[in-house]
Amino acid sequence: MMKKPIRVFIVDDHPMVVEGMTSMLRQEPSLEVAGYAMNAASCLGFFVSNSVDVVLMDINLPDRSGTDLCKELKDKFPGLKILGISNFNQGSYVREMMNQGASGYVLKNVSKEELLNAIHRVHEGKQYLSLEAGQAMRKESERQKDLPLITKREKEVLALIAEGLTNPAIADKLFVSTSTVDSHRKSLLAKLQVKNTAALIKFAIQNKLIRDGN
Amino acid sequence: MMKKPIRVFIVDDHPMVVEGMTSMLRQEPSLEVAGYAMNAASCLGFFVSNSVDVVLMDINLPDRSGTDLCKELKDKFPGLKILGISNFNQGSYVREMMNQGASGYVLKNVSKEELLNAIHRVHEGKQYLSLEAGQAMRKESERQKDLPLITKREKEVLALIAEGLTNPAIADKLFVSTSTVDSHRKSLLAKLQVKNTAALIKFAIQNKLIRDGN
DNA sequence: TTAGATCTCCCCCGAAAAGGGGATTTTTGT
DNA sequence: ACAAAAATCCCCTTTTCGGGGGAGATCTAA
Repeated sequence: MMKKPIRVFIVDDHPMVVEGMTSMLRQEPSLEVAGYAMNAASCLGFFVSNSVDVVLMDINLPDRSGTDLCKELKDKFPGLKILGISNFNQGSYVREMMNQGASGYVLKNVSKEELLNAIHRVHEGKQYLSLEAGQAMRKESERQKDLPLITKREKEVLALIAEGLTNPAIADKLFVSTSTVDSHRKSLLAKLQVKNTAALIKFAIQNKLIRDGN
Repeated sequence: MMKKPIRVFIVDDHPMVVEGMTSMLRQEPSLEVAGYAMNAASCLGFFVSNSVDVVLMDINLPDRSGTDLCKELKDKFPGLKILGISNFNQGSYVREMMNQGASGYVLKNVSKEELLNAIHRVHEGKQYLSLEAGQAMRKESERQKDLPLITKREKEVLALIAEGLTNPAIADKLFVSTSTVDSHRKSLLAKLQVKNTAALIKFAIQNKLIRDGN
């Protein structure tokens, strides 16, 4: 007796990816592509009257974030398995996606074999992280351990320093005295082991301690 | 009488992209996919005994840069048309590719229609730049115009400031007086329109005026 | 509840940076 | 050869930073 194929749904705004995935999966008898959506809205629309086993979902949708959509789908259909797919191999994305209920994560440069493997794994209720994604996650959590030193307040002060504000100006914004700001500033220099503002800002941007606006 | 189809060759190391492109183009009778390669070496191998009309080429190949390969192919087969394809929508990539003989550039998020259009255009000897690619190129050339103000010496000083060195320390490294360094520093603040070191460094990193080591 | 961390504030002092001005010598491009 | 730009140097003053120390208030997690 023939096993029922795994029903797969694709959510990605790149035509190339949709085509590529569909084409890769079409050849495989163990699963079938039930459809695809190029944005969150039409994805939700599909699920009003359909259901599938596994969703392949890009993190970067045009209308809302993939992690949002991920959470919503998991809330509505707890049995649904979601496999995150993205170009970016950044630990933070991976982690966020997994926290929102995704069962796995692969990069867009997956081979057909890896993709099929990942889908099957996820469908079986297991977890699948592509090698690179796992590495990125581990690397990031290491980094977090290396510099958990900065406090909330210090981060605020840091951001304002980067804006070019002086201690008195910062004190004004935060409704504290100049002395306090100066204390935070000194802690920052000490904790991050730099000896002046220039090195501080460079370090902060490199380690993404401040949003750099790019 | 049937027109001869345009022969297309794909060079990209992402299975998904190869699949996606092939799948998109297969449906189109006016052209045919002659083959594909996932690295520069096998691409060159193909061209030993085959020839095509248009090559769709990724900028980021595993074994060598796409621009390199582009140049080599154009040298050997001047009639060949090359269409660059990349995730990155950065003016510098686009420009470099075009300088090496590419006839066009599209992003990986192209629609099927745009891709077909681009291939036909390029095959006709015309040039094709996707909207985003063109914009990126223009934006970059504007940026170049906006800040060619900084001189060599100023850039050196800027880099040393970012290292955390003080004026006296910089003066020492550059074998000039502290006054000179101070002058350069002041010019930097004036030219970049910032009022202190913090903002200076932030601006410099954001605008890639200094190598930020990431 | 109690220790530890955080946030707050203050002192002193010297060093560095920022803002203003001006001036000379090289380099550079035309 | 000449003007423009760059690089060098100096003066002045005020403000901001950075290094050192100490200390009470509040929050937080064991």
